[in-house]
Amino acid sequence: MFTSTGALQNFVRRLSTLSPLSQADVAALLELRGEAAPLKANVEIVSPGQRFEYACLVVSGIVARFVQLSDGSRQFTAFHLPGDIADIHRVATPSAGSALQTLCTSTIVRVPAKDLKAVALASPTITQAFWAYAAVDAAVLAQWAVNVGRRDAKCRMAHFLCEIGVRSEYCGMGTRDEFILEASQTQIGDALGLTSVHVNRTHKALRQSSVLSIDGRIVRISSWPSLAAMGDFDPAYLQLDEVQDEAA
Amino acid sequence: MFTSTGALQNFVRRLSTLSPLSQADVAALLELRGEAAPLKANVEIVSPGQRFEYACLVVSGIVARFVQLSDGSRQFTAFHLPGDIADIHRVATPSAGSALQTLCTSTIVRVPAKDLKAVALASPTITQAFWAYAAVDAAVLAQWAVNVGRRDAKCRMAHFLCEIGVRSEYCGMGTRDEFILEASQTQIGDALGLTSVHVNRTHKALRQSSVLSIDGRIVRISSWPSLAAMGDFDPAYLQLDEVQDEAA
DNA sequence: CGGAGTATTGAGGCGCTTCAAAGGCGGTGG
DNA sequence: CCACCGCCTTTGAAGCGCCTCAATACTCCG
Repeated sequence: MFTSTGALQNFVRRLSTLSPLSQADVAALLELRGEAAPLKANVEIVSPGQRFEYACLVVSGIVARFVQLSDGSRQFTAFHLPGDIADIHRVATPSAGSALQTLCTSTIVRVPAKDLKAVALASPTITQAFWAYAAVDAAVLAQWAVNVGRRDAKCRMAHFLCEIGVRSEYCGMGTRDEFILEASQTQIGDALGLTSVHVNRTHKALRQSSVLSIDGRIVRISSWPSLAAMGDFDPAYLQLDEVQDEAA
Repeated sequence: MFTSTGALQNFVRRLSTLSPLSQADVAALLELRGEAAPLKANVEIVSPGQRFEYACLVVSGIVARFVQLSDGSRQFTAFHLPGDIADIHRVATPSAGSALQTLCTSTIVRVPAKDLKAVALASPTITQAFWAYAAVDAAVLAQWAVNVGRRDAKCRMAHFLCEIGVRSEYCGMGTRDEFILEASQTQIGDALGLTSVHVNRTHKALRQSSVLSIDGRIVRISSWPSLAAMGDFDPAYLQLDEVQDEAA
């Protein structure tokens, strides 16, 4: 979908909507380079405890953050779409409590940690923008916790699909009611705290209440209002609302 | 337990273990002042959507972050103990997606947002320390999500009690195996994604497997290793380990 | 002394899990 | 090119963990 520079531009545009950046800031950020890497599905990019040498800019596909439990089960704590940097928080605290993996065939750019630190160090406004970006990430995580803690499977799935829809639309990969979700039912289950079997049944139930149809990896939401109501979804926490036009 | 200056000192000490601070930084941070407020239990301190005018420094008691769902149920996403600033992330993004309330009789200090912003703006190292602090908060939240998503009630409770124990010990309010948890079973349930009834039964089960005893609000853990194993608890994510001496 | 919030316990039901099996689809190698 | 293999989806059956409803007792506080 994106070239690696396209993903970087998207990332910088996102930053600038969260926190004011000077032209020099933007220029410095767009200077960032890294090694592009095409990866297969289910490849571990960062392992827990690993040193912070590269940050992961998603160019295509999905990169997920997760925690693995000692019994082998895993819980995804974030899905990162193209234009996201999955582990920018490590600029502040290099410790990697959670790991990173691809969900599907993806390409990422490994941005050297020292370049990211240098660019943050050189400009307080960039540091603040990075922090704001990480803070939104944490807000999304909080919703994730609420979802898993307090909603039943149908509402959970509804909320999840709404979030992915809105975010897919934001990064230009479809619309909120028609997008591609490149994840298996097992992976979705690990995001929602459900088994793959129950994800399947939940999908079926949603199809039968005809709020959406799922054809392979393509999600078509026929009634966005119904789905949003079902999932108690309010996109405010994503902080995607275009601040007024740049022309303003 | 703390005076308000004591809580602030604790906060600053915590910051300095996460990110290097100059003596001037520390001095500037210790200059921060605010209005102390003693509050009853279950008082809402920050409502969702509220403007960011004051940050909340916990002096005594527990302040919890939560999200309220439209059906009235709530999910706590963080417990803040004395010495914590509960909403420092709002320095980066003022939007309040989640709300804040006391769990028990507590006293907080309302630190003016503009002072916090000013002190961050004046020193890049302070900004970085704030960010690091917020990042650890997010790491704790990730564990919270894992807990709720992938563990059964017993393991969930075990992990939760281990976390609170270690954090209570860190802020000087007991030891990790003997501390006070000033929260009702309903509140604990809202943290763990359980009903109060099931919290009660889980407590009973844990008492009967004699890994701990609960007497009112006092938790006594008789076998820390058992409880930690049961909850798959590794305190690394809290990042409380004293970093090596600054002399290094 | 009365009232509100909390802890405790029982009975019954539902949602999700576990176990199991079959079919579809894509990728790979002979 | 096709046969095969692994992963994914789908569906059924049975069981259990947690919830809901409900009742009682306790504690704290005014």
